[in-house]
Amino acid sequence: MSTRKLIQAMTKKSISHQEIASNIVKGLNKSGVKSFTKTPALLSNLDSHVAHLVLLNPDLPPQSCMTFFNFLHQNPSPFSHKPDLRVHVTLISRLYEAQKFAEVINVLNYIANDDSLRSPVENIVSLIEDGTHEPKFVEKLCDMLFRVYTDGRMFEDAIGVFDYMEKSGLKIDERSCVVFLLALKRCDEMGKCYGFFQRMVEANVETTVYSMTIVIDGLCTRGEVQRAKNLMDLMVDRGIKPNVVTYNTLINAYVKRNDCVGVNKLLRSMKSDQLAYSAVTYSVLMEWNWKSGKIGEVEKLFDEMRERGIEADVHVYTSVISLNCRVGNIKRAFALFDELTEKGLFPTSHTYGSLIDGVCKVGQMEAAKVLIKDMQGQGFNVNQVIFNTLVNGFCARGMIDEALNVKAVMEQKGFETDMFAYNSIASGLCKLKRYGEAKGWLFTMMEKGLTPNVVNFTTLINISSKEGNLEEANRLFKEMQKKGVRPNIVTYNTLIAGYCKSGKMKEAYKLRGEMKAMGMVPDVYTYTSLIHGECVSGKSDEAVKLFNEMEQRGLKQNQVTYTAVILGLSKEGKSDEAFRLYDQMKEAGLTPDDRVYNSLVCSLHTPRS
DNA sequence: TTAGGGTTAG
Repeated sequence: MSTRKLIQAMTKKSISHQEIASNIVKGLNKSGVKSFTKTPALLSNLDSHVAHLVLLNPDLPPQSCMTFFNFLHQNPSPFSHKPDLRVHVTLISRLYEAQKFAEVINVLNYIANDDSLRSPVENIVSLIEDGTHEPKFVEKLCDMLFRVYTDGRMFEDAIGVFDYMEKSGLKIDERSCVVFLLALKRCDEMGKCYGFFQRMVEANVETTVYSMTIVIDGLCTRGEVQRAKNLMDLMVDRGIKPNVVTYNTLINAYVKRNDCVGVNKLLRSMKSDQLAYSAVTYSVLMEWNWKSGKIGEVEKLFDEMRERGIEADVHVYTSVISLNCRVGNIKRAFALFDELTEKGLFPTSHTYGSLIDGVCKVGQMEAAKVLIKDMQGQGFNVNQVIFNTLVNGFCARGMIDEALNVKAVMEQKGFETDMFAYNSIASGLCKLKRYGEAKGWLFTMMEKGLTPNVVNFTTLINISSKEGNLEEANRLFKEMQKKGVRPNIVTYNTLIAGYCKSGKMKEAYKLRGEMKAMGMVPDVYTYTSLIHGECVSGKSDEAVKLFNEMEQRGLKQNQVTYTAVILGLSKEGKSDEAFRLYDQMKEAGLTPDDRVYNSLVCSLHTPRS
């Protein structure tokens, strides 16, 4: 048919949809979408039904189907209707047959993101032409749609697909469920994440340890460690065994909570499951030993790991570097840094971050600058964490102006000042007894729309109690809980310290009871504050009782603890006991300061009270 | 091909 005749035929609308479609196909096969510019009349009868027939025509290759579809999307003006759902489904069928799965996903994205197209999966499936596909087509299509909704964070729609698949007896791929669980976890939707995992199990999805570990990790991150452990036990009964990753996740959670019993139980269980430690297990255990004050054990574990043939990766090196920095062993930290580069490993921004923090903590701000130069030379930009580390480094040494300079540079680089920086500035000012300014910075933070977290509240409580305003401290403590911010052990210790300093022991003990009821175990700080409080109140015998209680609980007294109790005993003329503890203090490798010596001397001519 | 460990504030 000549073009002229064709135009005549089409304008007369005397030919069928099928004929129009096949003419379009011919045009497309001859000169692609250019055929529409060459012969605009081809467009005049093109509606969704014709488009559907075009796409269904086997003479049009799948790639041309896609080109045609894209043309329809990009040039909506010539049509009265935009491509409807059936056009999309038809195209998907053609693309699927040709195994062009990435293109299928693209088309599904069009459907998912267009309010006029998005429909229950039943409707989509009902539009598939019967008998033209392999049996797995619907299953695979649902799976892809499930993933598209997941990637677009359209969780309810994704669940809709899951429901349909379960109802229709379609096999659900665990890997897609894993992606869904991860997406929920990343969006902090742990309630839904846990619920979905339960549904997976009920729907008999072939659940593996992967899915279980994702949920366990999510629960741990949200602080629901017991629930995480219960889930693990429950799944063991159902035949899903935890692996080393599951154990690492849970052990890490117990380490973070200082739960000695929990850690040891899991280590025993890991042993009876005959699971060998991985590099991650060693990292977690090193942190655990450091927290328990066993610094020597850290390097022992590091050696043991390598003796067992487990290569130390950059994460392990960063851990050991960080732990050494935290005890002020900068020399060792730098030696490890050299070792890792000699091994051909590349330091990360975290490695630099821990070293920079280490040198800041010992006041070597110049060394920090050198490290930053080096880091930049390695192609790392100074990130927010590093900026915050510097701000904190200066604040901790009372160099507020220098800290504010860093803050200005940070903002110039496009970083917003965050809660870390605000808190560092506030606590730096608090140490300088500039309480009003300290509070002012935290108020500014809130005015900027940042929601104060547990650390910010704790800092505010600390400032108030340093000012001697315990009512305000207590008010803040109540306010934070009202706002859903859960106090942690540091918050309790801060408030307890405040009460103890002003001799309000009844309130202090009440808080200790409260924190215990919340499942927190009083630590060295809690006891030291209480000991100090009893001494201030002239009850050194009570202080000694607490001191002994620490030993029973496996808590190691530090320099501050000894100083408090020795000063308290001396003040009451109990010089024998004071001297005994002084000896004990030196045996523990701690250095008594001038206040201790002076008080001991005074104790000799103070009558026993 | 999907899960775990490493840097900052009280």
